[in-house]
Amino acid sequence: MTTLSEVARLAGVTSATVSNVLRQRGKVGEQTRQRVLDAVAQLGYRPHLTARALAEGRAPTLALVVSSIANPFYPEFALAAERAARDHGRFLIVCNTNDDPDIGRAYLDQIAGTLSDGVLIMNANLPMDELRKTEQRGAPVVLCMWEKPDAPPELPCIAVDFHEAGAIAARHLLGLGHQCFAALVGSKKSGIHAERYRGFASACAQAGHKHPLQRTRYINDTVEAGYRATMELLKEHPQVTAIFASNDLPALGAMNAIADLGLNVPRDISVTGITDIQWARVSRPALTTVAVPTEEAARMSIDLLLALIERRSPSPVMRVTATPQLVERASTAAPRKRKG
Amino acid sequence: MTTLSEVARLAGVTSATVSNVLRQRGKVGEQTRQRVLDAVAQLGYRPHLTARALAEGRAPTLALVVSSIANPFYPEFALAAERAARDHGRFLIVCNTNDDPDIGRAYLDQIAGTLSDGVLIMNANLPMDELRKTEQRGAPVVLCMWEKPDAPPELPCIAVDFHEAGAIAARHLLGLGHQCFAALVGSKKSGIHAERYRGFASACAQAGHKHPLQRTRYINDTVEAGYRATMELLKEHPQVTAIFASNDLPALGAMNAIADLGLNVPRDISVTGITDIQWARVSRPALTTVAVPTEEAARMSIDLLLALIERRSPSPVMRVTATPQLVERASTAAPRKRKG
DNA sequence: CTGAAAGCGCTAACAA
DNA sequence: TTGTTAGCGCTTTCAG
Repeated sequence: MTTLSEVARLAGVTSATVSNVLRQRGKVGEQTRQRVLDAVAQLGYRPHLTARALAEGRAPTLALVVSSIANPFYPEFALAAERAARDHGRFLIVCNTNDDPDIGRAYLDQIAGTLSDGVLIMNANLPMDELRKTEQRGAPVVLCMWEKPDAPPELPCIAVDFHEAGAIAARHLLGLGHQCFAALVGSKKSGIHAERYRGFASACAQAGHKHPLQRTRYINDTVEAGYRATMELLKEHPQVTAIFASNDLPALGAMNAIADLGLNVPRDISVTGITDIQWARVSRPALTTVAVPTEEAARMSIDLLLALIERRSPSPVMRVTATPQLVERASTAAPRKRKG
Repeated sequence: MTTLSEVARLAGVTSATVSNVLRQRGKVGEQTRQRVLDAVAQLGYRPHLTARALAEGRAPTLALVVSSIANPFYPEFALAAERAARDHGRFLIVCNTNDDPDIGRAYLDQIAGTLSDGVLIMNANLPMDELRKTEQRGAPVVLCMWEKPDAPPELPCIAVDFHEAGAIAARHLLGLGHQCFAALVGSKKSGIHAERYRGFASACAQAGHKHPLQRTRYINDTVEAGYRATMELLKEHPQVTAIFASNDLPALGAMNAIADLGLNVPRDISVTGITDIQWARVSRPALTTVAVPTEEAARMSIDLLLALIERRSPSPVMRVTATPQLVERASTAAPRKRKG
């Protein structure tokens, strides 16, 4: 590793001057500047980011805490976030908690403020006061996908109107003429997907339909869980003509279950998801879903986090992304008359 | 941020002692140890990882360079790698190059050796000499998925026998009675998937079949490219009964194309992939593929990288993972007689 | 416009 | 067993 002072020696100046040249501080004569630049090139000098961070009192990394980067939604988010971070000269450390609060806590304790300047939290199953604690210790925190614009948390966040997303799905199904729904809600009743279901239910109610409470299943956010729940649901309620899933993974599972039951999507049963992950486009039939502005949310999250770090923004802020949009593909159609 | 010396002051000792206590160096009296520990707890002290890194002359982070974390294969790898890194007290910075060598180079120049102690390279389209350069600058590099155990590169690597993977797919198809193949090879002729195709072709040759060269397409590693290539291929060569794809994504695209042509997988045409990504299990029909030991490769990559960093291993080493395994699902079956 | 010097928070000899 | 003292490589006042 060539160091600043080696460059300085070669250029016949002091390291402070080299530093000034490199940081474009101006206040350096053109000739010295050139000499320094030559020395830098000749030695192949690269600034030592760790040393710089210590001296500046700020780290060049940001942490992204997710439950599992292997969940198909996160990579798209992470890609955009990393891109945005890089555009601002920052690097991204990914932290998988596997939904274990202890792991999340350990990550925060270790790196927040000591290795990373700030933290992005993506549904990582961490208690709010834990987050507030790390914020108070000086490392800004932003919640990347807050689901309820109506009830902002006491932490900075990027909110997506998932209530509306649910409602959009419902209105789409209603518009097609469906009347008998089943709902698959990812994660437990009070959990992160509850708002999507509420949006769905209230749009149904508005259209004069009673809530399909007895045809609702609270399940894990996986293909398998969607599959199993659909199997049960359709056995108990064969009159169902449309399935609302609060996320794409269970929706995909539902489609597989329906196929295995010898039924056809969308002829016999329509299925909708929320998010629009990559698989949604690839599956057969392609999944009709409500797309969430993932990239925008990622960029906004990074922007907000940086603003917080640089104290350009007051701490409790919420920024809302564009509204989710229906992506109509092949898994939904008008219900067909069936023997009842 | 509470610092070491604040803790020291409260405990009535010097910061060196606190450091010793925290690093379990022994050589500290039991009472002082307790006093120090109390002070640490009382102040909520957390070591400043950046400062520690600078003092120790080693960084706690490792860099994972991939072309895009959004490619469905990488997240599974990244998850396992991050897990392994964490088990060794290391953090993982993900770097997406978007297959742009300039971005990759920029990453290496910036963080290798200055922020990260070592680098994991995952098909990132970086020239070998670039990598050798960063290695020579003192930051070990490991290639995470070298495709040819026969021809080790001059850099440390974890090799997977993709030649055999291709052969396994071929033998499976051959065993089913197929004779007329088409092949979809991800990336250009000389590219990363060439070895898989060679394995496939040589297994065919061994079974007395001539290479299906005129029925081979070199395409991008995407669902869409697989779809388009299959459409063309089947129009030109309707007699094909099986498609070998060098990766799962094109295989999935092939299945969709076949369906859109009004044909059935596997009744009319069988399809095989390589890797066994998550989608392979979810697609309908579920994809028969040759599973690659992703987690093992990730763990081995981390282990090797750490060994290199700690100079426990000579630099040009290659370690080979377990052999890929056939995962027989629903996309392959015996060919059926068709009018010729 | 350039240099000298202090210090970021921690570790690691070496002394005491 | 504990303290003293140098740094790690860089940035940043503050003088010159």
